[in-house]
Amino acid sequence: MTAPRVPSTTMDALAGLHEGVAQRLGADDQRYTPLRRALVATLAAAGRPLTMPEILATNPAVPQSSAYRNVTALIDAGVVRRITGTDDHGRFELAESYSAHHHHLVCATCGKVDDIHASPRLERALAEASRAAADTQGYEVMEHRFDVVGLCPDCR
Amino acid sequence: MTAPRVPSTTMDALAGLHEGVAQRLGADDQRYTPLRRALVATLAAAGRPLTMPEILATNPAVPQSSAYRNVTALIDAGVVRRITGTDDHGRFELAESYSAHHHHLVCATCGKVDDIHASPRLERALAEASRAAADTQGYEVMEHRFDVVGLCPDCR
DNA sequence: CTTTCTGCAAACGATTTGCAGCAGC
DNA sequence: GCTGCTGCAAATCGTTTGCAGAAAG
Repeated sequence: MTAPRVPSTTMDALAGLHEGVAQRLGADDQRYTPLRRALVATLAAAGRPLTMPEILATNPAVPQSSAYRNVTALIDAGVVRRITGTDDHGRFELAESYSAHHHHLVCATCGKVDDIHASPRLERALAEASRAAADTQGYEVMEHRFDVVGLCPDCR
Repeated sequence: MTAPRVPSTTMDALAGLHEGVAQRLGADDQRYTPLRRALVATLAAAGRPLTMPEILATNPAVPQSSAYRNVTALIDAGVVRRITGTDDHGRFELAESYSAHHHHLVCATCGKVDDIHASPRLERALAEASRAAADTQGYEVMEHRFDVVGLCPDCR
């Protein structure tokens, strides 16, 4: 038997992703159109949060308003998440249900954002600290964010 | 001798704050005008990050554009810091040189932000994790942010 | 056929800026 | 008097929305 040229894990993961997204959208009477598929694929391939200009550069034929409208639809469906870095551009990434819990490394100069993954030990400390702080001030914890701000290799 | 009615620490801290800000501005050929003084006092009194509408509500006679222009001047001087919560409103607080290192409790519904202070132990863990992540990806650490997102007492 | 999606162009809201006069050093 | 500050009104920029036709179930 011949080994496949393309890593099967990559394609399987992408197929599974699309399937899950289609299902989630369908549950909300939303269609998984080619454009939405392209947006999800773009975000999955990037592996880091993308700005709207970056998304549009990857999909040059797509009008801005359609990109915004469909990213918003994906956000409403819980597939995509919008985050804010240091600059005024919103950044978009797959929701944690479709990726994994992680944090961000943000460049103070150019605004670029990379993903980072914390150790289970740190995650436990963050969760515990979140609960303690929230309890003190009467909040109910939903999630936490840990961002490291610094200079990226290009801006150093 | 009669004890003062107003806690002296409060007034002393405010006086020291104004003095420091005046100096920092002066070093940049900037004047510490009554409006700038009012903005700094507003932020110091709030003890949590304020939106522009909140700042304007506290200083009703001040035109929006002047408030924005002067908050920007204070940011350029390193006196004020702009942060982003969950909504689209920017939020402003005194820079850490004029307050203390702290983190934020953000309401997912109304966007309100409260300050929280982490234990020295957690801070050490955050600093260490920051360095480790930054090293791996070639960044140079400048600061870190830890936000707890949840529901505030009013929105629960 | 009904509902959702698309592209376009116009609207929106937070923030910024050009300008002319006023105020501090 | 030079330089920086003010208020106003207009501009900017990311993002959202109304509309009429195309497409999917």
